[in-house]
Amino acid sequence: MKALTDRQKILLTLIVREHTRTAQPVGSKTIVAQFGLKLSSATIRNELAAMTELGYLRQPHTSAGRIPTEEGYRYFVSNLVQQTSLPSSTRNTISHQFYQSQQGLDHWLKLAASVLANQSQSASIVTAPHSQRALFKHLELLSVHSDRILMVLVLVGGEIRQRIFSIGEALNQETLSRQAAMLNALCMNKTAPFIAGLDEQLDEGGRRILGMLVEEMNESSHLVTGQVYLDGVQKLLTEPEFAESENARSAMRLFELRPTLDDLLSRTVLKSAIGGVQVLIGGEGQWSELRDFSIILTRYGVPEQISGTLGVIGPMRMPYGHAIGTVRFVSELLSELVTNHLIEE
Amino acid sequence: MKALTDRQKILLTLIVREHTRTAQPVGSKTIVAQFGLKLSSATIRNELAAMTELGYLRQPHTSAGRIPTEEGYRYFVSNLVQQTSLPSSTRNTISHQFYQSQQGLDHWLKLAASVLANQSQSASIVTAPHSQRALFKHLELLSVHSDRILMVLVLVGGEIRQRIFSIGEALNQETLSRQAAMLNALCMNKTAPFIAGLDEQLDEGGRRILGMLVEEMNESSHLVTGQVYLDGVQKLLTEPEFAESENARSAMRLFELRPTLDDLLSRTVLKSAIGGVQVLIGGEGQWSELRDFSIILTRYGVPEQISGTLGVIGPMRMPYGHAIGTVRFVSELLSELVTNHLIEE
DNA sequence: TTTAGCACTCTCCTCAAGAGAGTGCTAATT
DNA sequence: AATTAGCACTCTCTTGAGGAGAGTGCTAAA
Repeated sequence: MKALTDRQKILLTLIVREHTRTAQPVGSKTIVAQFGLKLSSATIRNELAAMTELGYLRQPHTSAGRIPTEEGYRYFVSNLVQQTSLPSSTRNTISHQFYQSQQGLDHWLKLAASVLANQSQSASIVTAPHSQRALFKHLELLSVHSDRILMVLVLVGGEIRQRIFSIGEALNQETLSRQAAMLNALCMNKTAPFIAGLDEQLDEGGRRILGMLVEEMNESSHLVTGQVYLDGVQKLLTEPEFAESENARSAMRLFELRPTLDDLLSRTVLKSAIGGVQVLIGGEGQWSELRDFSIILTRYGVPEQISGTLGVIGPMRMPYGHAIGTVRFVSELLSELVTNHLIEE
Repeated sequence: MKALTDRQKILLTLIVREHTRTAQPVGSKTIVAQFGLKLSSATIRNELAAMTELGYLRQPHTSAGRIPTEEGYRYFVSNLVQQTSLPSSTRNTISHQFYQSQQGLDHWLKLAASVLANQSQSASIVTAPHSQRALFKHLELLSVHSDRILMVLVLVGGEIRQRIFSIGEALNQETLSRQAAMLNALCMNKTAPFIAGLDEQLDEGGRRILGMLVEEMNESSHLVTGQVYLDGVQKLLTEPEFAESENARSAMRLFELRPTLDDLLSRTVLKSAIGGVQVLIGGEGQWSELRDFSIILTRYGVPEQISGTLGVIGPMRMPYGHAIGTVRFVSELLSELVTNHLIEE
């Protein structure tokens, strides 16, 4: 990342600010006029040419103003952005909404997605938190239909998983209940590997059930199995850069956002720690569907125990300072709620 | 609904067919040329003028051909459409996909939505089946955090509902298990009203829990509580009528489809019986968001016991015969699966 | 190092002209 | 009485030319 002079830094900041506001390329005259610099437009032009050379700016066509490149945004976010936090009145209002709602996790996550989307005026994503190491809490086995068994598994932390399976032979409810009672006694607060080790103590039928149980527990410790709440995707359509291009294409891309995000979440986010905010600009070369978007992500939850992901998705020219502040605030709020209400003591 | 002469019926059929194919207004010459009628275009023009007068056709502008009105489509669907069924090879392929997949209900429903979307080349909707009268099967109560209780309720048929609540006082796990055991013994195969009547036999804490239980059971007997699978919505964007109009608006409307459909399902579908196919054209005056769409819906499941809804959503000029056949076929398939695999004997 | 000046490039808007498609009406034909 | 040929008319859509506007790069002067 090539160094910029102080004056160039100021110019980059101004261009980002202006372009974020207007969605238009920014010309040398505009810069002088808007910000009252003590320089002529010709000087600015020279600087702009240099910064274009460095790869931080580009021109949509030869006689247009400049817009930041991905590289330009990246420099801006790393070195120049000023994080703004929400006004405390807004923060209070939002907190209230969460604490008033007694409707449980599902509702909180929806609310979080909605708050993020509204505050940032763009799309938002929130994934349900899940245990990082799945700990067994309770198992229920129910006979559903001849040889089909419904397994309901509750993990420490309150996560519930269900599965219907068959072990080939019909078992009556009594047998199943006995099996469940035994497993409940053996597995309390245990992890999947430990439970897998109980194998030897069981008979044939018990092993089959144990296999399913272990499979289910492992699955839940992988990623994005739970609900994913997406909100405000249609807000992206109001952005001029997407309204411009050919109709179908741009909107189609929004519908393809979902699978791309799932992929992105499962690959990127696990690495980061709770609290750290990641900014992904223009798909970072990896996700071509996100070429025109920027994504701000963070994890929330309780370190080492339970965590989920949340963030906002907007056009590259999003107001980064504000978006980062919002994401951080909502994630702290959710972390607090999750800590207070879902964790075992 | 005004009567049409036989010749007018033929003309309406031809216009619908041609307009479905080309998405363009159909003119008098086109009709003669395409279908080799033994009439001149002038005669056709006279007929078209008459049918326009009757309200079955309209002109986008004075010198354009005709397209069917909502009324026209309605007449066509009620009197003229020929239901086509899928070729048996296709039917077999699809059946196979379902029967091969041992992955359970969730997967079937996704598959159904995907099949509907692909076959009809438009959007599809499938709702999870739910019990029409909720029957208690099993209850589990778990202490999650000081005074918070996790309730897991299993209904006859395998439906699972969960809820976290507090009854104000802290209860230990032992107490909860005793309560659950008692309720399990009392409530097996019973309905919500019966269970509500047990009230008097319980102490204070038991009543609170019973209240929650009854609430949850009633909730599940209302509509659209479960998952709703939407597929192929982006396919609608490729339709010329939506690609044409201003960019943002038309795509935005697709994002607003979801809540509208929820509303529509909860209001319309309950009335109909399993097997009957409903065709809603142009929102039927009630749902302005659906003004340009037609929806073909049916219920599937087991009469009186468990049922869900499925259908396709396409532009008004969708191939009705084919769409109705597809919807009917998939619904029969799902009904069969649900019957075989989820119902208690 | 900065600035004024200028030729040049590219986009976007507007407007007019013309092609094309289809209509409705009238008068003639079957 | 029903059908048809003929024709003037209307409306949309495409194309291309012209001009305004915005912004640039370069040169030469301050």
